[in-house]
Amino acid sequence: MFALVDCNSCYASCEQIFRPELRGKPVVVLSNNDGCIVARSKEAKLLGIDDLQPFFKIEPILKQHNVAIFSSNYALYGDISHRVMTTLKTFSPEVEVYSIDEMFLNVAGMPWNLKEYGQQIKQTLWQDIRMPVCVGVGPSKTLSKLANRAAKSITQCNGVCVLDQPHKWQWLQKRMPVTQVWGVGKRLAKRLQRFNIDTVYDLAQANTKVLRREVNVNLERTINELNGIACYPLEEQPSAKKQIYCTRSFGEKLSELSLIKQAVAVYASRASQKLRAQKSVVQSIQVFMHTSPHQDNYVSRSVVCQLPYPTNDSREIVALALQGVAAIYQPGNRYIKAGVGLLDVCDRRFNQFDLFNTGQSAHSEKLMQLLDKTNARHGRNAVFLGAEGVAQKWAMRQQYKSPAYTTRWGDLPVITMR
DNA sequence: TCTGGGGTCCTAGGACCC
DNA sequence: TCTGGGGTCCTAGGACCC
Repeated sequence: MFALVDCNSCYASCEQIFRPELRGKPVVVLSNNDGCIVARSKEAKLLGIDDLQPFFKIEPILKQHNVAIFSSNYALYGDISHRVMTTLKTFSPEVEVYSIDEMFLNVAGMPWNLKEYGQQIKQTLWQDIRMPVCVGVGPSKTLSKLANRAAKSITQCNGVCVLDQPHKWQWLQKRMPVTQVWGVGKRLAKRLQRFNIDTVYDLAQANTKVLRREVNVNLERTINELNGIACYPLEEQPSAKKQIYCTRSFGEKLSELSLIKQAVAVYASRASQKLRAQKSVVQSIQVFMHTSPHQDNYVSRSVVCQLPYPTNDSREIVALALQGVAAIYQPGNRYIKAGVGLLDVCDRRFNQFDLFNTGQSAHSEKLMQLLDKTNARHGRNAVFLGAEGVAQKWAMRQQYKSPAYTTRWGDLPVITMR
């Protein structure tokens, strides 16, 4: 049996931890660059504010209803997430951190009543961290995801839903549209309509062989999972990424090559850092940039560049990314976004040398280790490449950012005793 | 003044080569 | 009735997730 624990309106709840006066009030959190709504408290949802709406379009409505607005504060959310995950690990020896606000727990063979166990998890996280969560339990990951949705939307569940019998999950499946299934998006749902599949139940009862042939093997697995047959195992160790991207919108539109280069240097550097964190090397990278797709004369270009040998050295990756930028840059355009992708990522241990290239030097390996160690100890940007620039005029907008309450000495909350 | 996220993986289609 | 290949690389864009 799997339990999926999912934080309710995660980012909004994080903000409410240090602003308790905002509990029970409408709160929204914006994406990077204050672009879209990415988290809404229950009260904000009730005002009819949709997920991923552009902020500037609904700003007047938010102000009118006195909604508390926050820019994304990932230092805070990352730290709170870490606390939640640490607490959850005490509830099961086998867990998978699925996203910043979700964790799968293996609860097979637990001697306790699973409904009560779920309530205990929920209460502990509220008492220790003030994070509200919902718990879904089922014999497969897909069913535990479905159970979690029920726990969130059906009041009688009181935040915990256990699907341990076929009649229970079938009852739910008949009442849910197929888009509620993990891995089925808008597009696939439309394709499934051709097979007369509208509800989750229709999909669960569909012919696996036909859909495997018509769609793919993952859909066959999903169907089995919906019938209580686990096909996706718990992944305690996250598998290494095959591609690593770092992309950002700029705070303002950029035309000047030197500024775009600075931004791309930062993205390439950050991607390299992620690459080293998973102990991999890369031999080809992609650089892209584009203007606003919401305006006329949309321009988007990308290029793939090869490194001479597999490496994880920020200096080489950044230098190549900058060549890429120069190759696709066209003067006169006002770019809104750029990004760097590391494409053929592979394990450092399988790094192959050839006759003419000795590969990354031991000196370079050592320097990168030192760089990562220093930044881990003294903050992410304690040491960085000169190409990344200091002024960062293109940095994203974050007009409504809360303090880094838990990760910066100067931002520690102060409690006043009366 | 002007505003529209980010990450990963996959696929379609075209260019080019043999 | 009508029939002309297959592989690789590159780029753009889509699908799905959070």
